[in-house]
Amino acid sequence: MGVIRKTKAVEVLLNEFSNSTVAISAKKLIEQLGTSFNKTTIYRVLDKLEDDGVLHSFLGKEGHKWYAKCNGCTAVEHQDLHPHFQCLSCGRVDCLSVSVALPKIPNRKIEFSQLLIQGKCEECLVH
Amino acid sequence: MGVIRKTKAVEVLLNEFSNSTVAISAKKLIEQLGTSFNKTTIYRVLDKLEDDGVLHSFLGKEGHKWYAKCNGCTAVEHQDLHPHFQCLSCGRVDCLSVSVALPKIPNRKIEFSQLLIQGKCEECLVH
DNA sequence: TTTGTTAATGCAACCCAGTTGCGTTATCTT
DNA sequence: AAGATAACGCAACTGGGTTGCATTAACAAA
Repeated sequence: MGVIRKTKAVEVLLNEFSNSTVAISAKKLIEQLGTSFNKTTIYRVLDKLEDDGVLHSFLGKEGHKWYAKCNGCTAVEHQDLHPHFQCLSCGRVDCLSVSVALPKIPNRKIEFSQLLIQGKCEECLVH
Repeated sequence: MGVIRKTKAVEVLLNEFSNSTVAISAKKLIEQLGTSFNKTTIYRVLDKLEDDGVLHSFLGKEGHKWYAKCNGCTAVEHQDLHPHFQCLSCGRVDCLSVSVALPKIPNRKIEFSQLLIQGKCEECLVH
């Protein structure tokens, strides 16, 4: 697959993730851009950007899909094994650039892992 | 809340989790017990058993709800911070009785965390 | 710069895990 | 045995996400 054509939807969506490690839920993107683009289009563009290694996705605490910009991923392999932090006060989710020490598990082969940490972000701790 | 009456649905569901750390998805429970009990009942009983500290829940890779028996939890506080392992071949999910070393995150207060590890279980590695 | 190909889009209908409202049934209390 | 009410079944609903298909627009070739 992969993104082939530089369409307006691709451009606008890429712009949403322009320069931060903040994650955005598909739901929110549809709320924000739903008047300009059909939700089907948004879902499909996100899918493709993930296939291309431009974005990575994970599930928030409600099981809804979140996306964030990749760091060093390719279309062939996703390397975003970093944990994600979801603030329970403001809802903000971002990528943590730390590696997780997975526990040793005998007799099993680990292929993927996802760690979601929840709590209060710096902003919400202060106020 | 909490489970107050010992009904047949409660009895049967508790029996499903009787003596193992294997997790079962709500979906599968409905498939198995749906002829005997309404799905609404199953969802509600699971909810209450979780409130009571008898079961704990987490989300599988598709964002669907899984339940497993608690170990040392109370109605007041859930202590099941252990990771869960989901086999990508056979679908089996179980609780890992190891503690996870969370990464140090400055300026944030950690309240919850969930770690889902995916791969191949022992059974599926052999065959 | 026009033309042809086909990827991308919009729309409507759909899927399905989980929820809600409400009238009925069954458990527990007195 | 009788009354209170928790638990249940049913049907309708919710909402994130998907699918099929006809239309539109991006790109390549001429």
